[in-house]
Amino acid sequence: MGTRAELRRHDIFLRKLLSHSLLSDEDQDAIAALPHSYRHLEPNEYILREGDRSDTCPILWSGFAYRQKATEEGGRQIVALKIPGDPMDFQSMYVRTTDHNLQALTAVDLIVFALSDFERLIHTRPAIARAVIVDILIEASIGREWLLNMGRRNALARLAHLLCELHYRLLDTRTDGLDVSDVPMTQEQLADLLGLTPVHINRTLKELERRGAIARNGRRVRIGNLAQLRALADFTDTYLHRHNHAG
Amino acid sequence: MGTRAELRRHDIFLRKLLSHSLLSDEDQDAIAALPHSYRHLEPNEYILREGDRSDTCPILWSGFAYRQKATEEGGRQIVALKIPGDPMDFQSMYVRTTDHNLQALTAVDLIVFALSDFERLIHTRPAIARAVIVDILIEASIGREWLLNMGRRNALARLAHLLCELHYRLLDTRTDGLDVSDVPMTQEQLADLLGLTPVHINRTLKELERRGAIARNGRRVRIGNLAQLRALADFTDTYLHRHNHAG
DNA sequence: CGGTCTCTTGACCTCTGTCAAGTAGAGTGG
DNA sequence: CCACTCTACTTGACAGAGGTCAAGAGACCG
Repeated sequence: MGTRAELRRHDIFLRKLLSHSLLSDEDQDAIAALPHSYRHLEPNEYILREGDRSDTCPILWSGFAYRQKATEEGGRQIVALKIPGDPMDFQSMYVRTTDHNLQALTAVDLIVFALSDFERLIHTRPAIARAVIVDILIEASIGREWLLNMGRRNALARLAHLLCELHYRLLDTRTDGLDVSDVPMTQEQLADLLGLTPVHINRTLKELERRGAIARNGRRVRIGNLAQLRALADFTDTYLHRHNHAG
Repeated sequence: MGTRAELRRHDIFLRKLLSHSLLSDEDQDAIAALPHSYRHLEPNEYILREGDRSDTCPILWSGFAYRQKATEEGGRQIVALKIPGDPMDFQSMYVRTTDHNLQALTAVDLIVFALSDFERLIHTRPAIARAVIVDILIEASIGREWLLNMGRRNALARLAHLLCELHYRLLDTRTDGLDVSDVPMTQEQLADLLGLTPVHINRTLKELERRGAIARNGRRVRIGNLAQLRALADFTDTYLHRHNHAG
């Protein structure tokens, strides 16, 4: 049942969906009323592996996670980054086998729905079905921007772009907006995100700091000057389709 | 009406959908019966521009097209490649503004549905709605593989990978299967596809030819040795989700 | 307080980009 | 059928961004 306590749990997921789709109170209650469980994972644990068949629909409730693929030779590439509130696997409702690995970046907590329950929800509530598709499409749009980033921007712009994206995506689900962007990634993970090497990430972070675009305190990285970072990255947020309402 | 002649027109689109989804005869007839028009475009003409709002649903009937984004500084990146049979823009049904450019690579012919007609079709025929989502998800999967390609493979493997992908995707809609893959792209377009420069594409093609993986005749490029090309590219076709039926 | 995992830094290397000039085809017009 | 032109392709010399290797310095953890 959609009790107040339940709603609180799903808050961040709802906020994510509402950032790009319109859902009635009934829709929101229906989501909150869906049976679910919780799951905690430590950093680097797998949520889903390439080739697997899943029967759950996990939502990221706290922490960061990512989609990842690797070449034969061991080159690893992070192909999507998920933040709190993000649904992690709608794909398994429609496609037989998983084509990538889904892995925890930090320690994470998941809300886990049964795939069959979520499918039933979609069939009875068209607005939710639509929100699911919009969410899928926005992830695809982010993927396209990443392709542009990897293909046509140098290390400095690439890193700056990622930090900008993170900043704006976090804004959309956090009500305590401000700036927040404490980057929780190791330099190796940043390298896997951007198709670079850890050593070069290190050099590039140093350069961003030298220019005053970011501030660092030990291992913590924070945005120092968003405007400058945006300029360095040639960043525009249209590809995030924020506030898409009534598409 | 779904006359035999109409069905013939839509054949390649249906074949594309059937390569990953199951559609009843009624579903197929419903698609063939949908009002539509045709449109011819010359190479490089725009089908849709970033920021536009579209009210049509174009299907690629002949020729090649692509999605493209550019940085401020003029760096251009092709972020998706569309071949005959591919739907080109389901996104406009769900999302307000277009986040990339859609452009003809060769001379192309399009089948054009009204967006509102296609939306109505989806609401009355769940199997078609499902096929649309599967199609969107497969494009996203291809995007992820491209990210891996750009981030973690060198020029030789990247180019080989693209050629392999093209080969298998063309197989799925052409009944006269064989090998076919006559690459219709200029070296500049290959460069924009792979995040490289035309000069380096030239060098890399030469190297692929030297190794016997491809054959060239003037400007025409053909696959010479698929097995070798696959080996060079570390290619597996799972990400294409061919024959996904009954997901 | 030893062990392990990151981060940092420097020296060196290489893949890919840049620049520039030349060649080859595909049309076009005479 | 032959210039003429355009565009694409080639090729070489050189430059530079980013990769590789290796060693040392901090952090964090039991």
